[in-house]
Amino acid sequence: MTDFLPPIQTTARDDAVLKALAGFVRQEALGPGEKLPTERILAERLKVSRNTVREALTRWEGLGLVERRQGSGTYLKAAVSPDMLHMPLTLSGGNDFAGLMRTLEIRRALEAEAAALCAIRGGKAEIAEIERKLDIMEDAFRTRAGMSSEEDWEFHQAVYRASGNPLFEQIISAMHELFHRFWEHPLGVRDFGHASFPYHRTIFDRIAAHDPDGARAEALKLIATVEDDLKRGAANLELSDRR
Amino acid sequence: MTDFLPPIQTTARDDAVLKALAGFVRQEALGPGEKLPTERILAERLKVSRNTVREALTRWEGLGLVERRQGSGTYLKAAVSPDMLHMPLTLSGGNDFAGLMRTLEIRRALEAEAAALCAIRGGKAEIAEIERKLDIMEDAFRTRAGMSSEEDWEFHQAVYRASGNPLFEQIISAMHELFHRFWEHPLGVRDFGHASFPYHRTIFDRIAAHDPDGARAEALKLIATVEDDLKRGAANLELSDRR
DNA sequence: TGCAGAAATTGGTTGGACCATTGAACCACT
DNA sequence: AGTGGTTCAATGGTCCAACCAATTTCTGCA
Repeated sequence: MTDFLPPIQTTARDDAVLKALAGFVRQEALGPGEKLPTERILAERLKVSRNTVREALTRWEGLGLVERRQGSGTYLKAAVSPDMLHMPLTLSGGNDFAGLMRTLEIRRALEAEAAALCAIRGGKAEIAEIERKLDIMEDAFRTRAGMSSEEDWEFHQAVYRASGNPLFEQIISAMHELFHRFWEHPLGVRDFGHASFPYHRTIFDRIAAHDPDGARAEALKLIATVEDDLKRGAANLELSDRR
Repeated sequence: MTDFLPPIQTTARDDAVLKALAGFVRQEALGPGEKLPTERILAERLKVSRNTVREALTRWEGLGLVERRQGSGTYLKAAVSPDMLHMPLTLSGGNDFAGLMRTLEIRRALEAEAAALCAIRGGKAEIAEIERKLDIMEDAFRTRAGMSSEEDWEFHQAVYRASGNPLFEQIISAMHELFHRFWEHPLGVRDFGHASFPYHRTIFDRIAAHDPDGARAEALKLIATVEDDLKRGAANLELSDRR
């Protein structure tokens, strides 16, 4: 039988709006951070109601593609192309300690693989960039006598980028946001991340030596120290926590 | 200096609507497939405009939490709890060969880690369940003289479940959907997955022996064979493909 | 009883209005 | 020159009331 008779579209205005807008972004070669037309202009140009435009933009906002600032405008937050795949993950129960440990297990998996890929595919330029971030991080560590989560994060991002697979950065960045939202402040550990410090250089060494298995192993060790720190912090918290 | 002054929130109506709705779903113990109140009723009860309700529902729809059917109603599509974490991923250019290989690299990372965790934490019952799926799969393989993606997938899901971390199943399931949407039919490889067959049992053996590193290694081998198959299929396709 | 058509229900769209925030231009004062 | 306050237009956020389109339910006839 004719297996493929696509259902006719009598109403899918907002979807059409998104398609048109994706085309527009492509046409104008808009990149992240740039401002796109106001809702009123879009509504007028596309011959749809402003509400419909808003529904479409709400979708994109929910997908993290776009950011709306009242009184200012709507801005592109990520590259957008007509052939995107959306993979909305909703993770239930992530705001307690167990949830954090679960996300960390995901991160361990991705971190190890990214480091390994990096050792395989990393070119001279990428490796140099990683080393630069590493130097900055070690410098900050020495001057401030403590882990700096900002520089630390920069280092890891450089590794993800050098892996040649943008998905690593996308997924871990999303998790990183969640991580911070719940755990940046309440955690009572003072020297958080202190133990993980030396492994950054060992990871880099294995990557620079193009030794994927070694890089994978070192990355696993690094995450293990973070898990330990976290467990210690949770234990500290137990002593004073109510409820 | 005061390093942390979080921006205050003056307006967040639609977000408040979602929170209220999540609470309602919890209160009424609504599960997937059940119908939730009409937009008009929600607007009236929550004392907000129907437009605001619609924006909120549009968000949930985009996240795949809810399905709207015109003339019928709005239905829950997945379990929803007030403490969910949303992690929308948009993979640009995922419908070509390179995109598929990228998702496979993510899967390799998660598959290996899940197998390792499974070897550490898997109890008797979980391991028995995995073995059951493995037997079913091997049986299907013998009778049909070829890989059955359905039974294969069941086996892997059992491993993810036994890992003790639901995130593995959630993430890989989402990717699995994408995988199928684009590659189920067009791929011309006949014996797809044939080479990966023996590794299913070796993975299981390492898990049953509670050998995390061994399980990780076997899982890596399995994905490697899939990658090879895929590359071969892509090469075949090249011969007849235009554009 | 069975079923076709009417009526009610529900999400989708429209247009118009007003509010809250932002940012730029302008101005007064130091 | 620069600091701070005011005004004002632009922009996203919310609201309302009505109508459209798809679906479900009801009703009355055969």
